[in-house]
Amino acid sequence: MQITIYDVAKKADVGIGTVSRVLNNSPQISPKTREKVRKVIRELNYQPSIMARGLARKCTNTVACILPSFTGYFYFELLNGIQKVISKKGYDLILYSVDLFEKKEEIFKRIIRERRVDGVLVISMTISDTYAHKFIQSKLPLALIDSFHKDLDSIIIENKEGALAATRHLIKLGHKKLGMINGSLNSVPAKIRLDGFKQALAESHIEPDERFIINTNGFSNSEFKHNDGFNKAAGYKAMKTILEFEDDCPTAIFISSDIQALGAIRAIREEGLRIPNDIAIVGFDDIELAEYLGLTTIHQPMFEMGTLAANRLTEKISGTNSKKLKKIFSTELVVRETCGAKLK
Amino acid sequence: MQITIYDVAKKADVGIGTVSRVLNNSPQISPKTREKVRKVIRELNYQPSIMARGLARKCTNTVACILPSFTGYFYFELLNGIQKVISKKGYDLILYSVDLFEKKEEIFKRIIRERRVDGVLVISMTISDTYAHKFIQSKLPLALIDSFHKDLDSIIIENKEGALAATRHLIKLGHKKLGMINGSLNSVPAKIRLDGFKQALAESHIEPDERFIINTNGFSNSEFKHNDGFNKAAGYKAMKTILEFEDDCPTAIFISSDIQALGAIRAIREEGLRIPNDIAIVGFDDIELAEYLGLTTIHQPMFEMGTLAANRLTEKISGTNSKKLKKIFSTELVVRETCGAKLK
DNA sequence: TTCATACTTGGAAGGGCTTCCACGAAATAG
DNA sequence: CTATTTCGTGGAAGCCCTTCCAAGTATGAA
Repeated sequence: MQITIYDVAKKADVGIGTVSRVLNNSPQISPKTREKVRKVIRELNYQPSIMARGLARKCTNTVACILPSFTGYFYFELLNGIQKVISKKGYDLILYSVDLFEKKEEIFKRIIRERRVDGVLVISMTISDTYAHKFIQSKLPLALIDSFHKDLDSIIIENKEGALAATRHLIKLGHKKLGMINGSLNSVPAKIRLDGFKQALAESHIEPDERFIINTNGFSNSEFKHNDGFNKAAGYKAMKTILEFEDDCPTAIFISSDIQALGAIRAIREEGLRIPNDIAIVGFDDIELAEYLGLTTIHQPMFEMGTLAANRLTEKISGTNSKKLKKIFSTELVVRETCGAKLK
Repeated sequence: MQITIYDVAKKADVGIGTVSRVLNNSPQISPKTREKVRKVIRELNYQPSIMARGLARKCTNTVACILPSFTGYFYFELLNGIQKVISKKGYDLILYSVDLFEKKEEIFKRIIRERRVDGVLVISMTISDTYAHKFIQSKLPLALIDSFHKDLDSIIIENKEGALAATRHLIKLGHKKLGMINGSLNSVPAKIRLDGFKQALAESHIEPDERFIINTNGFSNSEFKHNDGFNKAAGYKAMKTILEFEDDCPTAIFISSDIQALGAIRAIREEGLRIPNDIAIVGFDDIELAEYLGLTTIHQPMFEMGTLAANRLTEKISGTNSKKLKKIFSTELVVRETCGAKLK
């Protein structure tokens, strides 16, 4: 039924070992035999079974990519970079998207035990010491993107500096009453960006007003419990919450992701307020459409992060490069219209 | 090293067959034994190896998703729907993105022979009769999304009607000189949308002007050869090409995807022209940001298409449902600002 | 009590590959 | 021309499961 290595061996009149060696480009094969076997392989249209190979060789030519809730333009660009590298190097990519943060460890566990992948990319999620060491012990290469662990390859961005820059920028424009819309605090970047925001306020001796610091954990309905809150709907809802304070509203808001900013912008428009005149906004991510929205935001090189991570991971898998990586990508403030800087 | 079924069997003092049966919830196992084995499994923290299981059982609990160049917001929403269903049903998702259209068949071939997946989702790509039947022969369930083959499950959208509606809308607004920006004609939807466009012109006895019908095949540089042309850069370039005719330019352009429209809009702005006053635009897809751009476009229910396809595929895999599916999703014209209808 | 029937259970075979060991042939050295 | 090394090759064993068959045990009927 399935064409196997035995069929090839028989037809080429060689042993199965020889066929296997040809398949794997083993050097110790005479050119003549190699060509003979190759010819039969072509004739029979033979392709080795990944499963059997994986079982025998204990490797799979596959990497896993674990990311929070499979939405968000941010992950899209990242994935794009990853996929490019991965496929060029002959690996397949399995996607695991975790909706509930609690499910994360379940997936880690499964990945380690099932051994269906050779390496793992974890995006925007913390990993406990326990699991970090389980991965190390089991010799399963792992790289973190947009998250950090001291014993693992980590590719991070200067979330804190980004948030600082965004907030400082707003303060420099004269705003004294600032708010922040954030994702779920279960997300690492969300936490760090909050720190940056608060630090910038502290620098200028502005007391943070907790009423205007919204994170999606506070939203009780399940819609927001199941993801990291970095989405349009959460941004919309958060903004609505802030706008309820009416005249008491902040005049500037730092929003932890551009996609949330989209929702927030709509909420603001619905109230008949103008951006940046009534409320100034700075986002984070610099997704493709930020430019079209005139959204002032913090740029991060997502594609590059993806390619770097994927390259590093594959090197680790093949053993080409084993030293630990900690790469910090820096962010950059991109000034456009929504912050009001261009009005002056 | 790895804990196997043998370790469990030995420790639980039963045969390997029994352990296997417990794992697979075989009914013919006494409750006592079942519990005993379960306990050991938990103690040993045992997880079966996917590879070995796959080899023995010839199934993998994995589905493949093949899509053209892994860019484009369109695929993102689709993927989202697919992923939701797939993971709920306990399958993993492998992504194959084909950059060059010629590579498509290579991937088909690999998938069939490698047998690493139980089912396949093909997105926006034609499949030849040869391969369609290879899939059928090899009993590998396959569903097409945004593409059609008479012998396979197909989920399509009314591309022609959509293009017709878009073009008619522009004509109704008084435009007589129309252009179209399209993706690569290797892509099925691109071809059909072109038909729709031409048909709408014919209905109103407008002669199509081939100078203003741009598809990305015409672009010689490799950047556009390697994908379907449904991207921002291609839209930009196509628009620039049209704008070179200056006063002779069309007054309205139907753009085959919103993402291309983004690029086109920038090109138009760069020339100092206004939308819709100088050039009216209608897009296709209704991606998330279309709303924010005020882009008049053709809406298609991408998420639903994804979930339907995934559900159907998993049913096919499990044998629950074997009748052939042909589902046509209808499109809808969403009138916003870029067409100029609201000016009147 | 005895025989037939139904449950449980153990374990060999098999799935397709890699890899290691062994062996004969060819090449090199003495 | 023989002794030694190298090269090329065949095929068994092993990777970890599932599944089928055979056998053992319990149950019920006669």
